[in-house]
Formats: sequence, C-alpha cells, structure tokens
Amino acid sequence: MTTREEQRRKVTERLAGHLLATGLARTSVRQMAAAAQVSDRMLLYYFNDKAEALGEAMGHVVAQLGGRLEAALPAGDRMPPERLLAEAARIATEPEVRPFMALWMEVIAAAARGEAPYAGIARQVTTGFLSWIETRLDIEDPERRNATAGLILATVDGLALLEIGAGAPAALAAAERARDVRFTP
Amino acid sequence: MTTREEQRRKVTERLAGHLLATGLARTSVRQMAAAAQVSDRMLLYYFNDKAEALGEAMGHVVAQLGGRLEAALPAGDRMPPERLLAEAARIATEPEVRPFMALWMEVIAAAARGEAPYAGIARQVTTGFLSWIETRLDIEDPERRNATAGLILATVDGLALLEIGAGAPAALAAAERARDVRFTP
DNA sequence: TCCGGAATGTAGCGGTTGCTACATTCGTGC
DNA sequence: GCACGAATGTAGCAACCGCTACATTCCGGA
Repeated sequence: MTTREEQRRKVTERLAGHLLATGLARTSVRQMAAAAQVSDRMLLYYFNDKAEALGEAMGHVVAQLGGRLEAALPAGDRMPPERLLAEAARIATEPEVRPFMALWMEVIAAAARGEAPYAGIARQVTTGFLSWIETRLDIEDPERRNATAGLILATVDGLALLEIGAGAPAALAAAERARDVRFTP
Repeated sequence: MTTREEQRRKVTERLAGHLLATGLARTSVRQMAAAAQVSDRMLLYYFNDKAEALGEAMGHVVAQLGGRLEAALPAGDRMPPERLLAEAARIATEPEVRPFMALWMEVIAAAARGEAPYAGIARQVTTGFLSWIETRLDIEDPERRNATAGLILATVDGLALLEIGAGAPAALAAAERARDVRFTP
C-alpha cells in the first residue's frame, strides 16, 4: 500500500500538470481529485484542505519554472538591459513556457481580487522573478537595477497579457518591437 | 412606476459602480442584485440572464474609461512613442483610473480562462486601447505603428500587473524608469 | 492469529450558484 | 369600476461548493 506521503507527492505532481494544462478554471476539490486520479475524500486526506493542495501544487509549478529559467539563461553572466529584455521576451514566448505564463496571469488576477492563497503566491513568485532578472543585469546602481528589473518584468508580463487580449500575432509583433528598445542612460 | 427600461439603465449604472469598486469577486446574481438595490428576481427580469447584466455593466465601464482617456489626452496631436508611453503610464497610475486597471486585469484573466462573456469583452477593449494608442503615435509605417502600440499597451498593463505582485512602490519605480526608454529607429 | 492504526469508501451536511414557476400587486385604458 | 398586461414578490429547484461523520477494509507487528 502506498503511504500517505508517497501519494501526496504523486498527487502534487499530477495537480501541477493539471494546473498547467487547464489553469485555475477547474480547481474545485472534486475536479482536482479527478485530475489527480483520486477520490475527493482522499484528496482531503492527503492535504488538510483545498488551499494546502493548491499551494503545494503551485509550489511545484514554480519550482519547475525556476529550473527551466535557470537552464535557459544560467546565472553568472550579466548583460545590458536591452539584451536581457529580448532574452526574457524570447523565453516567455517559448511554447513550453507559455502555459506557465497563462497560469501566472490567472494567479495574478486572483491575487488582485484578494483570494486567499494566491496573494501570497503572487508576491513570492514576483519577487523571485525580480531577483532572477536583477542577478542578470549589469547595472551597478542597486536602485536603478531594481527599477529596470521591474520594468523588464512588467514588459514581459504585459506581452503575455496582450496575447490574451489581442491574439498571438499582435503579441509577437510587439515582442519583436521590444528588440528596438534602448535604455538611457 | 418606473418602467423596465428606466430600471435597466439605473441598474446598469449601479452595477458599473459595483464592478469598479469590488471587481469581479462579488458578481453572483444575488450579490449584483444587492449592489443594484434590487431583488435578484428583478435583476433577471431587467436582463435576460447574468451574462447580459454583466456585459451591459462592463460596456458602461468601458465607455466611462473611454471618455476619461479622451479627456486626458485628446486625439489629434500625435507624439513620439517615448512621450506617449510616459503619458499612458502616467494616466494609468492616476488614482481615478486605477480601479479601471484593476478590473481590467481581472477581465483579462477571466478571458484567459475562457469564461463566457469575458473573452469577447477583453478582445473588444484591447483593440479599443490599441487604436486609441495608434491614433496618437506619430509613426508613419502602419505595421511599425501597430507593433509599437502593442508594446506600449503591454508595458502599461504590465506595470499594473507589477503593482499587484510587487506593490505600488516597485511599480512606481518601474514606471519612472519607463521614462528612460527610447525606441529605435 | 488477532489487534490496532492507517487508508479508503459511502453518504451527506449546510451553503451558494443561476434561474424559474407561480401568484400577486399595480397602473392604465376603456 | 373593471379588465388587462406590466411589474414585483415568494418560494424553490437542481447542481455544485468545501468539507466531514461514520463505517469499512487493509496490512504490519505482537
């Protein structure tokens, strides 16, 4: 028989996949249980409540994305903001990364509306992104580096947002145009 | 006795206010009815169903924002993308406009998740924003003008998004940094 | 072999959702 | 004054929500 911890791990992975595939739309306890191939009764046995299950799954998703980002653009070599913006836009529009961005939009929106687990998650992920960007910027002044990281993150997130509202071609054209951006000084 | 059309108009206005004040969180039929000072039975008498009521209210909100944008930056005088980006960022962070941006984020997220009335609304509003920006850009080439408008919209929306995830000060610093952006050529 | 605790199933609670059937009140034209 | 349609209230439906009480099954240790 599989122990509770094992099942919890397995369910977490399946839930993460489910989130990436369908977003936050199908996250009722019964729907999550079905996606994890488990009865709803058992889902709430493995996790104390729905928020814990969702939080665990989101954590798994974030870790996955973290690894992917690290692989795509290893830390260590710093670059000017123009190049980092282009790289970030490129990565964010990769087919494998786009489910993450879509989910990310939903989390942000849920956080904006103050839904319980999401506000904390959004804050945590945002600061993670910001420091990821900052450690790759070759800007000396910390304040300017931080502000620039914010602007780059805003632009990349905004491109994902544009894709939702105006379609992929428009977003792609705008991402292309982002290559013409220069930061002064 | 007030006729159905009158009530419908009044309820639409109140619903628009409710949406701006509380977002999409409290949009069950009963909650909307309470906000409109009307019984839920009557709300569904004035409108055929919930989607129609929400759509009407969102339309009212959009029209309101449209007027505000027109007043803040009248059409007619075209400007370089750098200045328009700065102006747009300034307008989007005005206290009176921020409820619109917050609601806008939620609509986009709902659209991303494919919820019924929101996908259409998001598309309509996005193209409205894009053309608003385009008609104020002094770029000759239509394709470049369109792509630039998309990038400006993405940046402004992204700043609103950053505010949710990282707080107002970080978003403000990034918005400030957006003044240093130059477009080439 | 049996016992105890972990794992699992069954059933259902109280609440909210969007929506509607039915009855009643109301104002107006005749 | 009365009839008729518009306007409104009352009550409730079936589906879903998160969660849980209770019973049962299962397996390892004594």
